[in-house]
Order: sequence, then C-alpha cells, then structure tokens
Amino acid sequence: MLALCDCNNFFVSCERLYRPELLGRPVVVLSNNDGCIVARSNEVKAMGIAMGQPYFQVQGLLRRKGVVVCSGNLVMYKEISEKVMKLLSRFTDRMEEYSIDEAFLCLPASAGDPAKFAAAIREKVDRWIGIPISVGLASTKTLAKLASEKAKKTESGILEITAGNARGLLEATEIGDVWGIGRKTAEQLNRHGVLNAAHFTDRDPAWVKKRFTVRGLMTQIELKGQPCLPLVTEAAPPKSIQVSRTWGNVLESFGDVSLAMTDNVLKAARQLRQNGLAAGVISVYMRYGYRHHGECGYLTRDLIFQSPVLSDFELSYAARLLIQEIFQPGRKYTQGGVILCRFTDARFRQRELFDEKYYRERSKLERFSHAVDEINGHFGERVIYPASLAVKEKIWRPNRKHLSEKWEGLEVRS
DNA sequence: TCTGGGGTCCTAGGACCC
DNA sequence: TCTGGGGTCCTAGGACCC
Repeated sequence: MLALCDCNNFFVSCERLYRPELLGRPVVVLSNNDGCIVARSNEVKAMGIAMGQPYFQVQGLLRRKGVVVCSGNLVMYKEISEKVMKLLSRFTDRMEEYSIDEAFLCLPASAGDPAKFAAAIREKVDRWIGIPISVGLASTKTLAKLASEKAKKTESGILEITAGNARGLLEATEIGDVWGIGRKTAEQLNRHGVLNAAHFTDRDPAWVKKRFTVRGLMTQIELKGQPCLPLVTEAAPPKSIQVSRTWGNVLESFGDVSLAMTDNVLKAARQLRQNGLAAGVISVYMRYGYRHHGECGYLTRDLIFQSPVLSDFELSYAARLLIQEIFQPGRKYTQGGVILCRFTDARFRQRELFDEKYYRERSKLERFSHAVDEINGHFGERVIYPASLAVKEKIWRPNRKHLSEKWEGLEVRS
C-alpha cells in the first residue's frame, strides 16, 4: 500500500504559517518577477482564477475581491518542505520525495489500518509544522495520486482506493486528470471516445502501447492496480542544472546583460558543486522583447569544455564569451538563462594529456570556489559575492513587491 | 508595461560499425 | 526473379510533471 502525501496549496500554506492572519482569507502566491499566479488558496480557486494565470490580467479583480497577494519566496518554501519531508520520513523507511510538496510513502507492515495510519500522519504534520496535507492511499503511484486529488474534497482529507470503490472512482475521473496524461494525449484519447479513466482501462493494452508508447501503457497498468512505476527512494544526481530569470528591468548593454547572466551562472555553479559534479557543456540564452509586443525572440549558444569544469571563474568566463558571440546591440533584453549539462563526477574527470599547467591553475580556481561555498554556507548566501555584480544587482533584480516582511529580514540574514 | 522556472523521459531518424 | 543481420550512439522534437 502506498500513501501519497500532498501539501494543500503549499505556497499559500507556507505564507499563512508566518502570517496567521491570512488563514481563512483568499491568498495567491506569484512566480518570479511577480509574473504569474503559482498558488491559490481554496477561496481563490472558487473564484475561477487559473493556475499559471498572468498576474497583471487579474490584478484588478484580485484587488476588488480583497485577495492577499504574496510574491513567491522559494527559499522559505524549500526550508518548510525539508521539515515536512523529514517528519514524513519518520513514518516509513521507504519514501520517495516526489516534489517540493509531495511524497510517496510505502506503508510499513506495522501500519495497520491504512486510513488510520494516514490520519496519524496528517495530524502530526498539521500539529508539528502547521501545514495541512491530503493523503491518497492505493496500491500504485498513479492511483495514489488520483486518490489524493479526490481526498482534497473530502472532510477527512484522506481517501483510500480499494477493490470495492476503484471502478466508480475511475469513472468519475476525466482522463486528462490522470497523472501522466497531459493535454495532447487527453485530446487524442477523447477523439477515440476515451473520456474517463475507466474507459482507458477498458482499452486493449496493445492499442494503448501502439498509440501512446510505453508511458501510456504503464499508466493503464497502474490504473488497473498493478504497480509499474517503482518507488524512487534515492534521489539520482541531476542530469542538467538550469537557472534563468526574467529581469526586473529591460537590459540593453552588453555589460549589464553579461553581469546579470553571471548571477545566474554563480547560482548554477554552486548547485553543480553541491552535487559533486563537473559540467561538460554550458549553454546560455537571452530573451529579448515581450511576447506580444513587437520583436521578440531568443538568442542561444553552447560551449563544450575540453575537460569538464566546476569553478565559478571558468563557468562565468565561458558564459561571457558565449554572450559576446551572440549579443546583438539595440535589443531590449528581458530574460537570461544558463544551462549546465553533460555532467561527470567531479572526482573522476577525463583530462587532456599535455596541459599540466592548465590543470594546476584550474585546481586553484576550484579550491577558491569551494572555499567561497563553505564561507557562504556558514555565514550567509552572499557574504562573498563579486563586487562588480553587487554594485549593479538592483538593475536586474526581479520585482517582488509583495514579499512578506518577516521573510525579507530572514533572507538577508540567511 | 505586461505572461515563471526547473526538470525528465521517450521516440524516430540519421550515421556509423562489424 | 530481386539485395543480410545485428547493433550503438547521438540529436531533435514532443510530451509530461511540479
């Protein structure tokens, strides 16, 4: 038996944790640069505000309805997520952290009645941390996901799928709401008369595989109650690391774009080192213009390293070279991103045969970056930070006009 | 004036090898 | 008349998830 524990309206619940006066009030949380709505309280969902909706489109409506608006604060949400995960892990020795606000737990043999076990989890997370969760219980991950969605609409916040109620629940689930069935696949299935999850399980598996590949087939098998997707208890190292930001202002000079991009590079590089990896490829991209306003588009370029790198210096130098190659004067740059990929374990890197001098230099640069990581880890995120970036940072800093005050303070400290 | 950010997996097709 | 059999690696594009 699996339990999917899913935090309700997670980002909103986090904001409410530090601002209890928001309990019972309609609340939304915005993405970077106050761009889109990425979390809604139940009150706001009831108003018909969609997930991912651009904030500016509904700004007036939200104000009229008295909705509290919060700028997103991922640092804070991650911290709370870690506490929730740690607590959940105490209920089992087999758990998969699926996302920032969800975990699959394999119920231990000693769990007893699943619903009672789930109730105990729910109660503890609520009382110890203050985050409300829903729990879906079923024999497979796909069914547990389905159960947790339905559980959100129940009084108890818990729903168990059994042999007895499975068919009815599948019939009551639109095919597009099934985990793993996205918009495109749902449209196709609808055209073939598959409107709900029960219709899908009734189809010939060979037909499903032919049209929707193995992923579709696995979803079908899982919906029938037979586990197909394994529980991933050990997080695998990332295959790519991406950091991109829509900037708070339009940037026009090479210097500003290059510095703003360096900020992204440093964030990505830090993550790279935290994972003990070195990058074989760096790729940068810049967006210019606005989507529905005159000229817009992306410029992008990659660089393959001779031998994988991990220092701030080499990565930011490479990024700067790439930007130099693709930068077009006269454009209004609105977003920049960097992607690191083709990773290898930092300890076992392939080298060139004849460049001892470079490797000696490189090792110094790497020791420096590791030292910076250690100091910033101890004393605060930007205790050591390039002065050239620090003096200009406000030029590209994204808008966060609705940041909760308590956290502005804490973020500076941490 | 204006729409976020970060990932993974699968498949088909091309190129290449023996 | 009618042209073997078996395999790998890489990339681009599509789809999905939170």
